[in-house]
Amino acid sequence: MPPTKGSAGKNGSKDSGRQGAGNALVIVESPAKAKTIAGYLGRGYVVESSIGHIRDMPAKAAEIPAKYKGQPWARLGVDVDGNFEPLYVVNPDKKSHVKKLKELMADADELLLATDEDREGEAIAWHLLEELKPRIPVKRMVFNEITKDAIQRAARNTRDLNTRLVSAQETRRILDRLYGYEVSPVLWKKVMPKLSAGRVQSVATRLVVERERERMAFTSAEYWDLKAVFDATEAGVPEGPATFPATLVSVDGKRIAVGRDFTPQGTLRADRDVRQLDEAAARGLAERLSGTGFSVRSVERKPYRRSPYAPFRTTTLQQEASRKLGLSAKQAMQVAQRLYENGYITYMRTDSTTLSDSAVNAARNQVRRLYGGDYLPAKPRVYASKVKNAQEAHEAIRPAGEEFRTPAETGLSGPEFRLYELIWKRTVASQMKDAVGESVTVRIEGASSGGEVAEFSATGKIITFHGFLKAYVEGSDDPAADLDDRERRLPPMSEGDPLKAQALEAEGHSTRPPARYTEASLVKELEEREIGRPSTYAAIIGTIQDRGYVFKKGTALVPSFLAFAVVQLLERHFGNLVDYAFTARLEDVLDAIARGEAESLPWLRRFYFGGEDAQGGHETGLKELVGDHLSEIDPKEVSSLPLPGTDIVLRVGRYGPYLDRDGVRVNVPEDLAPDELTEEKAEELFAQPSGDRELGVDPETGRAIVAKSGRFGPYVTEVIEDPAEAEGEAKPKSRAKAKEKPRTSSLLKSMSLDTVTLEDALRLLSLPRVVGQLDGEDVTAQNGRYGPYLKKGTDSRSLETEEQMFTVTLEEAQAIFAQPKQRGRRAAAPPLRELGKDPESGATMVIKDGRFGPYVTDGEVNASLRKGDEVDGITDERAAELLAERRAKAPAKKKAPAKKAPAKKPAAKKTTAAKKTTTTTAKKTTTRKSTAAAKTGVPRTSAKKDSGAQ
DNA sequence: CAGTGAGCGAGCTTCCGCTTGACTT
Repeated sequence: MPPTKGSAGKNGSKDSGRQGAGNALVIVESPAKAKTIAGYLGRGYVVESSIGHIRDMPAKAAEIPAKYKGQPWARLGVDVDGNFEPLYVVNPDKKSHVKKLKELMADADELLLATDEDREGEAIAWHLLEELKPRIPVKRMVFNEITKDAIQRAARNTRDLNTRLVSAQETRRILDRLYGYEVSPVLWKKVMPKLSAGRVQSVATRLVVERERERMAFTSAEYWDLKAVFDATEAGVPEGPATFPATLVSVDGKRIAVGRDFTPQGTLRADRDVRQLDEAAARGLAERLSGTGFSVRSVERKPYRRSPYAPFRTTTLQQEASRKLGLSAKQAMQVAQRLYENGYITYMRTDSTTLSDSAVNAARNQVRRLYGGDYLPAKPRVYASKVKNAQEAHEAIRPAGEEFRTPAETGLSGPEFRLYELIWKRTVASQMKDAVGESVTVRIEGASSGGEVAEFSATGKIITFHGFLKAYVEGSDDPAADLDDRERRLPPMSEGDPLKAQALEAEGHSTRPPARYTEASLVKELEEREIGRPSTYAAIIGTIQDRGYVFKKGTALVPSFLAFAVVQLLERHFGNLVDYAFTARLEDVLDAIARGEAESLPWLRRFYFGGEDAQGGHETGLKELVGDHLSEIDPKEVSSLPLPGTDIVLRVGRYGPYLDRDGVRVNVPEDLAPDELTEEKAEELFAQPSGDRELGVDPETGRAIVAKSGRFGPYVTEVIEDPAEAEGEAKPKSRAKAKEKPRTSSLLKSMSLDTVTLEDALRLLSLPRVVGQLDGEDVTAQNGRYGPYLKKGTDSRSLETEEQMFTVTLEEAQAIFAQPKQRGRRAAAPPLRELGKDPESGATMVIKDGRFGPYVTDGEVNASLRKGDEVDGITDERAAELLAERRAKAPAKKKAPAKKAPAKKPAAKKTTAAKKTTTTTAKKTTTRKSTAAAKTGVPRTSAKKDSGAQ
């Protein structure tokens, strides 16, 4: 069933398909769309979907085909040493679907690529062509409207594939890959593993960080004015309210300062000729005005007219769903997806506000029926796209069908009903008449007892014809703002009318820092800056939260300190890449490529390898920035955020943010909003007890014993009085004593932080225990990183139990040391499973459990089980396959460097100079390899420039 | 960000855009 109403082709005999016996296979992007279109095309057509893109560059190592694994650029999936040719693989989750498409094609005598008519859609069509390799005629079918007529017309009027548009898409894709996969590893090295950078997410994060910086730099200013309530009865009011509120606007002709007259630093803007009232001045004036008579000085009337809002596109839908329904961007899209799939609305990922002719008719019919002809403009309204880089592959988001169902008629409920209602109202309202009314500004004057002339102002708005506002009123992000349909009535007044002040009060205000972004307002900002696409807005919000760059506090998006560090690094070292105009410039290039006025390759080369700048100098390319220039990025510096006016530095460490003052460190709660980290707050953090549990006092030393939770788990330690603090009471004694290190010890496995006792702690702190002497050396028992062990000089042996640390005797110790060192406890563990013989080595394969999870080994080669592999389910074949892959991946990992080493001086390991040497060596090797690869001309994708005529 | 002695499988993380199920809990 097609999801649209009134569309079924009962009498559509004329459409009964194509001539000839065979079928045409039509491929669109979305399954829901395929269903609809199948209904319109009828017999002779088989309509299937690609479900979006079907292939892409490999996302991770496991997706790289074996033959490319050795390539130096395989990690990127783009042959940067050659012609920036991307390596495409079918997405793992699309393999079966591509197979299905191939099977369908086998029964077809024609292929119609009916993907969306935009950059991505054109690329999907090209990828389909490349992957399906059809031997039947191929045509490109495009349409902007999903109606029976439009679809049938589109099927008859096909065109060829636009390879220039494909090239523009590919350029975009390659750039995003290079940016993401080259810059992210810089963050892993300099800040923290698993972080990410990208053209879109990094700018989104930067926006949130910059807003927070503004908030942090903000100083509030206080200003006062007067609020009056005037009584108009003396003026002989025949109708309307008798009283109305007004605000003081000037004194003796000089305007009173309001919020917008102040700078973010809390000072008056220099160019403003205004008077700032403080509390005393305001109160004094109020007093001097009490009892005085006022009169109307002027009445200014202006016509008011408001046009309806454009129909929804993705961003505006997300904003309104957030304001009115409290949905997150993701939730809004999920609900919309369900409405779309069930045929209630048109496609929800769009940047277009255009309505099809049939939709305009449907909306107008509904206006006439529900509101009457008075509300219907003579001509349909047309909404031009406000979005600059709109690709217009879809319509606006609107009720589906050629007749709209009213919300009640849908039978929907819950969020689906409410979202549909929103979309329906907005669409209908978009075809209604303007709202018309009148706005009035009244100025009121009075003289104070001190001779000052005070002027008040009151505004009113009346709507004489509500027009579209009757159907739909847009929400506002600012809860204090007046909505469009809000009326404010004033009594009718004319110049010279006497008024009495019923109340007169001084009112204090303070300027406020710019509000944080919400999901919806950030998405709006991104759209205005042409960053991101409708299909990704909700995902962007998800990504920056998942990475820990941003967290939500209510609806506000708050940047983490981590985000500050990452943005700081990017701004200082990759300034161009986080420039807000970067995407806009990219779009210009892509448009030029699509028009055939620019070429992709030179542009990518320049981006990656750099080039000559306007002054004939060298413009640094991305490769150098992440390579040779990498050492210029000081991890400590980029992760440091000095607290202004103090010697405190906030640092972002691997384990979260902490404060550092001359080496004294204290953790900062992860969810502390950066703008709340004032000097005061920092002092509080330094002063606060760190959540330690005091167990008591060591009777021998008199020191307090505390249990703490640390980086390696719970432990106990003793508190050594800081001599500096002790100075106050005791005399400055001999300070010669070097800083004494407190004894520490991890808790045993049987203990917990909550229950550990002083006795336990003292026993732990008695470690290491001297067991006795052997061979003239002390034998000690202690707890270490790998558990309890015995130590004798430089020799050591693990103990079996923690208890043995306290009980082991010298005789037992001697026996333990007599044994050879265990070759690793792991290795001693029996294999989890035993398999057959590996066909290649002939050795028995076993599955073992290692530090990194289960792995299969033949004694020589070890290969981790992949996601999806289960220990019990592994067959001999699978195990052999894993081993073979492992062998192929790293040929002679130890031999290779060993061979190269003699060529270069085997320098000391620790110095940075030595490090550089090795890097250079490695680089030379890769360069050599890649040249060889380029020469042999490894075939990648088929010659795409030839595919698709044009 | 508490400090510590072996000998061992390291390998992966990450981008943006286009689309939905198929999984598991």
